[in-house]
Amino acid sequence: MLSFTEENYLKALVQLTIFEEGVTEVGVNRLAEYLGVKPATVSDMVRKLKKKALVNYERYGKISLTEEGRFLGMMVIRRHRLWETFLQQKLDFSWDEVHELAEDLEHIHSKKLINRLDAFLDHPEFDPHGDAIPNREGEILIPFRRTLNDGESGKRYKIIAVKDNSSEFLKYLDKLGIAINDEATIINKESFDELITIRFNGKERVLSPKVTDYLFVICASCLKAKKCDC
Amino acid sequence: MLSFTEENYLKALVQLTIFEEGVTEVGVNRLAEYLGVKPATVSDMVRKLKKKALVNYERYGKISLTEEGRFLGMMVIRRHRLWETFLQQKLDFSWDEVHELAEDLEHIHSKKLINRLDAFLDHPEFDPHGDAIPNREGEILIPFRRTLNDGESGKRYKIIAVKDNSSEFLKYLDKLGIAINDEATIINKESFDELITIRFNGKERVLSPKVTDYLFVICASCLKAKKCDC
DNA sequence: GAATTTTGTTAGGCTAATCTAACTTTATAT
DNA sequence: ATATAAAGTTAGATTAGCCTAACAAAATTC
Repeated sequence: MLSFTEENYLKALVQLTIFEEGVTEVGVNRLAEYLGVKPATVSDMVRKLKKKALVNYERYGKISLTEEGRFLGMMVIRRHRLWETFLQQKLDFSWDEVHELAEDLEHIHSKKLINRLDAFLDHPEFDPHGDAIPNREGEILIPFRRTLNDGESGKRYKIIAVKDNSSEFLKYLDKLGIAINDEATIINKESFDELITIRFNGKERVLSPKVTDYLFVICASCLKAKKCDC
Repeated sequence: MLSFTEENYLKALVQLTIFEEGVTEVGVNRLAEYLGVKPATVSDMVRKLKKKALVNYERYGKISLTEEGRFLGMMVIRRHRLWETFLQQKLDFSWDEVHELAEDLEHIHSKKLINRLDAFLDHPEFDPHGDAIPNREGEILIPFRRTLNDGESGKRYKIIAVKDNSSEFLKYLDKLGIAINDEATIINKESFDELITIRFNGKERVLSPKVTDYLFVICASCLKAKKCDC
């Protein structure tokens, strides 16, 4: 059984290597910075995780997850995101309160508990931040999100998350009438000034990169197909 | 903020001093045995808890809880019992699976979380074992349970818990048609052979002390009044 | 009331996860 | 291609919670 701390290292490695596109390994310093500990501490812990066959690592080299390490890290994230969903949907916590509580709840290791919770919530696909919830095999079948900025003209996207949690940003979205789970079609992308025009709920809005770069989306057709072609 | 371990010491002290009738203090050896650690360990930890003003203690003396210690211990028990109730009522866990999971869940320290959970469960008074759930002030207003054996003839009692979790015992109760939350009236107590006759749900049953001594009850009238006169 | 048993304490060690400080290896840049 | 900077390692210390072994105090018993 893994300790609380070991699980946090695996979770961090998933975030830094798997959820970060194009990156499959990470250095000691980066991991230390991410976890808020000193490189010396990471150096020790990585040796320990290697002995448990959870990471690939050689002295002075880069760190990456093994199959087993990836699976266990994904399970921590699955638990985290399911608890966040529970807190929001059933206990009426707001969007920005759930993360901290889930940091503790994610370390409760009962497969049965988490699968029951999943069923109780009706097998949700996204947590309150719009992040996809890994399934019980530790996989995310849904295409990874991108920013609205990276979308293609003419395509329809579902807004599933925001990159910036500040109430300032959230209030501005409110003012624009944009909410998580809305679907919007990009009707124009102007490369010179980077303004993007979208249509959603019958409204049309011109958005600056200050907004589009902070909205995570998934293309609606891929979401339906559970497979990404774009 | 208290550690996981410190909380377990306070919880154990509540069980051993407050929930054990007539006892207000406990020795180092007893506490060590209860917690499954060595007396030397308890000796150290008690000194630490004293410095935090959570227990009363003098070298070679007995241990008791201060007001603050009692309150915090009660909060751990409140969280434990609310999570047990959640697991049984919402996630369909059985009666005997919930304890172990709640051992972990009880250490999540959010007042807001636990009060929301309480509301979500509609402010339950008993956990799945029939134990009363302390309120947010750390008090149990409901009279303490007794065994059916100690009941009085003619009085009506609610069966709220069993002392013996073995599936053998539970199956026998099933066979008798007795379930937790049933109410039963004692219609005869025979002191010679210790057999007790009860009436419940229109049925009558003669029970041996092997059963009555392992059924916890609360007198129905006191339960309504939330105050015990008997 | 002295001997024995029970109860509790102290000293010294262990492990996990952290740190600092000094050092080594690898990468970068002129 | 060597000097410097960046990245990573190692040694030694700390803290919490536990242990064992030896000892001390209190309670019990004859």
